[in-house]
Amino acid sequence: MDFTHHLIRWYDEHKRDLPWRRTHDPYLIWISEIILQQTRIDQGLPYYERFVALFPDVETLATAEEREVLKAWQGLGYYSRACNLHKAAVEVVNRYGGVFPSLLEDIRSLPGIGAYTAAAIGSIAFHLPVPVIDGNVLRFLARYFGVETPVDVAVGKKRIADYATASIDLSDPGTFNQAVMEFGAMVCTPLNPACGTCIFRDQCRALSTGSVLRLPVKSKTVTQRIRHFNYLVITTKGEKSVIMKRREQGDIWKGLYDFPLIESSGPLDIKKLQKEPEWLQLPFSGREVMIGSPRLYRHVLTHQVIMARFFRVSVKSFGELPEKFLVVKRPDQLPVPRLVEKYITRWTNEPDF
DNA sequence: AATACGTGGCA
DNA sequence: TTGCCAAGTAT
Repeated sequence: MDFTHHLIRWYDEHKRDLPWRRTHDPYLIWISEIILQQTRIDQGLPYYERFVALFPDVETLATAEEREVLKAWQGLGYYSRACNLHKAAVEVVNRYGGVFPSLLEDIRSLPGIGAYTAAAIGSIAFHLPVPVIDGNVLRFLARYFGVETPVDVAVGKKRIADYATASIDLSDPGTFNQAVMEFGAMVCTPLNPACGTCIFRDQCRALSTGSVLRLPVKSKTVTQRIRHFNYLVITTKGEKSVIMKRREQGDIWKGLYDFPLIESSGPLDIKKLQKEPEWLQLPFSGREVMIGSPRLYRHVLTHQVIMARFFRVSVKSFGELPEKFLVVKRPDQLPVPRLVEKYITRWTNEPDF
C-alpha cells in the first residue's frame, strides 16, 4: 500500500532516537509503554532511564517492594500503573518462569496491560500483526480518512481500527505502529499540525475539506469537581518528625502518602477546622498550637480541582496514634503526590515559612 | 458505557 | 489565569 510505504519511509528518516527503540527486549518495551500511557515522551523519558537503571529486569522488579516502585514513579501520575507493573512482574516470574509471554492474550491478561499496550508489546517485541490504537492513531487516521464518527465511542474506534488493520505492514507491524504514532505526535498534532509540509497533504481527507482541527470528533465532555483538602502538618515541639498516612483505595493517589486530612465542601479556616469532629480523633496528649497561617495550593487535575490548605500544628506529643498513621522523620523518602512534595520541599528549605 | 485516575506544557 | 490535552486501563 502506498500510504503504508510512504509512512514507513517518513519514519525511517524522521524518527526520534529513543532508548526503547534500540532494543527488542520485551521487558524494556513493556516498561516504556506503561510509562508513556497518557504521558508525553519529554515527561516520561527521565523516568524510563531511572526506572530501568533501578529495576533492570523483571526479576529485580518482582522482588522489589511496592513502595520502592511507587517511589520511582513519584511525580509521574496515574500511580496504579506502578502497582500494576509490580504485580505483573510477579506474575511473569511465577506464571511464566520469568520469560515475558509472547501470545497476545497472555500479554493482555497482565495487570495494567490493555488493548493498546498488548498490541504495542506484541507487535514491537514479537512481530505480532496487530494494530495499535492510541490517541495519535485516532487523530491521524480520523483526519487522513475523514472519519466523522466520534472516536470516543465503540463505533468510531472500530472504524479507525479497520483502517489501521487494512494499512498495517505485515512484514514489520511494530515499525508500522510506531510510525503511525510518531507521525501523529510530530506532524499530525492536536493544535498546530504541520499540514503545509505534510507528506500526505494531497491525500488527506480532512485537509481537503478544511476539517483538520475539527477532527477527531469527541462526544464526551469532562466535568470537574472542586475539593478542599485541609492538611494537618503535625509536629512535636522541637521534633523533626511528622505524622503521615498512606492513601487508601478508591480515591486519588492510592498508595502514596500524605498528611492527616480533613476534606470539606468549602474553604476551612482555623476556627472552623477546630470544630471539625475529625480534628478530635487525633489523640494529642498535649495542647495543640497552630503555627502561622495556612498555605494554600491550587492543584488542577483532569477531573477535579484540589484546593489544598496546609495547617501547621505543634503538639506536646503524639500520644497513642491509630495504626493507620505513621510518624516519619524524612517525609521526602516516602512516595508522595506532587502537591505534597512541593509543600515538603518548601518546608524543608524554610522551616519557618 | 461512563467515570476515575496525575501531571505538565502550551496558548 | 484558564482550558485543553497527551504512546490508556480498570471498574
